[in-house]
Amino acid sequence: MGTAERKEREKQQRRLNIIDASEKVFLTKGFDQTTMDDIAEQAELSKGTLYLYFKSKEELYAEIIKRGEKILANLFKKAVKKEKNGLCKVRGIGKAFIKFFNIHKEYHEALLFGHSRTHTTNETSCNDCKNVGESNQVFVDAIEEGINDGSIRNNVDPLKTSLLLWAQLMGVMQMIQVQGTFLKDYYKTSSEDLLAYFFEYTYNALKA
Amino acid sequence: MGTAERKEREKQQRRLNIIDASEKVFLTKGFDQTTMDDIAEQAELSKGTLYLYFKSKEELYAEIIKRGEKILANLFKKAVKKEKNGLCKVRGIGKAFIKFFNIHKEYHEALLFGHSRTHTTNETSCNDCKNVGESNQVFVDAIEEGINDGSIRNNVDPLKTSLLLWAQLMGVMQMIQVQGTFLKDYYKTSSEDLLAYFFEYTYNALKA
DNA sequence: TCTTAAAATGACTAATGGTCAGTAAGTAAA
DNA sequence: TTTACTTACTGACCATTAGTCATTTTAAGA
Repeated sequence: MGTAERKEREKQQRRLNIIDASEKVFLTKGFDQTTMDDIAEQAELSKGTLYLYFKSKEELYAEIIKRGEKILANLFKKAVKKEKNGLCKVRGIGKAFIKFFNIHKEYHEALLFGHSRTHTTNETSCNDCKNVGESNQVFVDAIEEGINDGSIRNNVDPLKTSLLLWAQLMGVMQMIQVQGTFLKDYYKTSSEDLLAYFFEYTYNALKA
Repeated sequence: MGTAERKEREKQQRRLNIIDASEKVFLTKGFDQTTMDDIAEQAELSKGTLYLYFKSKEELYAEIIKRGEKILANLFKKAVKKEKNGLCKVRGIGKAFIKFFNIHKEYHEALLFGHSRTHTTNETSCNDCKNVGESNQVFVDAIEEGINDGSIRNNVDPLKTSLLLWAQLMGVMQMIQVQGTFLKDYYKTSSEDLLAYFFEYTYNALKA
């Protein structure tokens, strides 16, 4: 009979409900300021129940990061469709990245500092990074296309370049996030200036 | 009489002792795993006393970050002296950065994630960043020298480039730190490969 | 020796991540 | 319907730890 299957479905649904609830709280209050009691209240469950579905606060947070990465991967896929050649696609991915953080400001912390909070180790990290892997593939494809269509210089390594650009973009976003107003006050450089300069710099570094 | 002065000196000395003690603990156990009781024990003082000298755990940690930045700034100054032209000096700074993290592994967390932990705000951040400002000046000088001696292309903005390279290097180090073995397993790219590629990429992007 | 101010203490509080013995709800067989 | 059993859930409780504050210790100066 289908009882077991229904039970399984309900279990998965509850799991999703908990993730939804935690997302709401994490993205408004941030990781540190969110308590498991907050999440339990939001999910209309007791705290104990949360621990039947997730091993720890970190594991729950990792789900939120995964969601963000998923959204990002989809934005990337959409972004590359609009562009005419490989180099423009790479720039399009960068723009999509910025746009993502402008629209989903709440994800800033989750994606920039998330992995340092959840300190994923070994086995788990592999799963957690599937979505990053997905985004990365879009990146790699764009670079390869650029090399083939002649818009990107032919002596770049697509994989390493994609990893490098990803890391660099994260670094720049993080500097902006952490030092935001300080940049402006001390170096007279706005976040927008720095980002624009990053795009120009990268465009020059990659173009054929 | 000199009693007041001596007291003041002793107070400063105690302050330093506390920072020394916290450094020892923070750099071995990391921020999260370090308790104020650990630090108190290491400093041979009671926990209450720590709070006479520092407002919070974060404030104490900020001192450790400052030290790291100071060390780094000095390494940078030493590194540029050895190099013949501006472009080489920039590369020398990068190498010094890597060397720093290889020798002082413990500082990894402090400098890469420090500011996200201490979330310094407004007034305080200005002071905290003095040392970063110092390192950054070495960077800016090297770039300007490179433009003048013809080793770096003359259409880069020295200040923005220094900020950009700093952010990018942080991003790359962070990726290596967080994804370390994952990079190797999933992308077949070692940390050393990625760093070497970063240096090559940057060298090409800056050279005249 | 006595007075007094500064320095240091450590028991205490509050917050919070995580646990577990107990309860309720649901299911199936008698 | 009753009984036996399983699963899901609960919330009081525990352990840890950042931060506080009334009390005690120290030592300088009279």
